[in-house]
Amino acid sequence: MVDPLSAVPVYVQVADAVAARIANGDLEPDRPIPSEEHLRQDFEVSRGTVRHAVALLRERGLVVTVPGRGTYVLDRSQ
Amino acid sequence: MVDPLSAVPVYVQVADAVAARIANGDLEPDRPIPSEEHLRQDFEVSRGTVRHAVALLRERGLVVTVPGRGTYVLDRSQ
DNA sequence: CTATATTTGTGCGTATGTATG
DNA sequence: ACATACATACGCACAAATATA
Repeated sequence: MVDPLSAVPVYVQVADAVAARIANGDLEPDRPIPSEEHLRQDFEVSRGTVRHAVALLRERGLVVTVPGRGTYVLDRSQ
Repeated sequence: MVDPLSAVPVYVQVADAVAARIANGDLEPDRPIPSEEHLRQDFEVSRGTVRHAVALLRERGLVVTVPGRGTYVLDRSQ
């Protein structure tokens, strides 16, 4: 869930939520995270906000994005 | 480059810089100027400031903006 | 080879909130 | 009160890359 009234920007909330799913193993290494459209519906935010969140995850080194395919959880075990 | 400390507003400085590129032929008639995002990165300003600058160029009759496509240098030779 | 579906990339339009001078 | 400037967040449309039928 996301709180639009929070001082924490929505895109940060979304990024943190996805990061948590990576941390707890719900989203596994080398597997794609949900598509932008899927995340958009899940969190009920705009696609722009989702893309902002995913960009944050890339900056944090948690995922890599492949155009036309999707965004994948980075395997940091190797 | 842009000087945030100048008495000349940043959005005017950006508009003048783009106008100069049109005047010297760097940006050609019927061709798009760099996107808002590109200009934003070039000048290291916010998108709002870029849009303010482009609005100024429209008022000056130097460019036309096509929603969803881009902003084009007006051909004043015809 | 073509066509379609999916997904990300790009581009502009708009609105609101915050901060500063 | 006003202008400037930034950040956030919504929307729409189309392009490009990829995968598959």
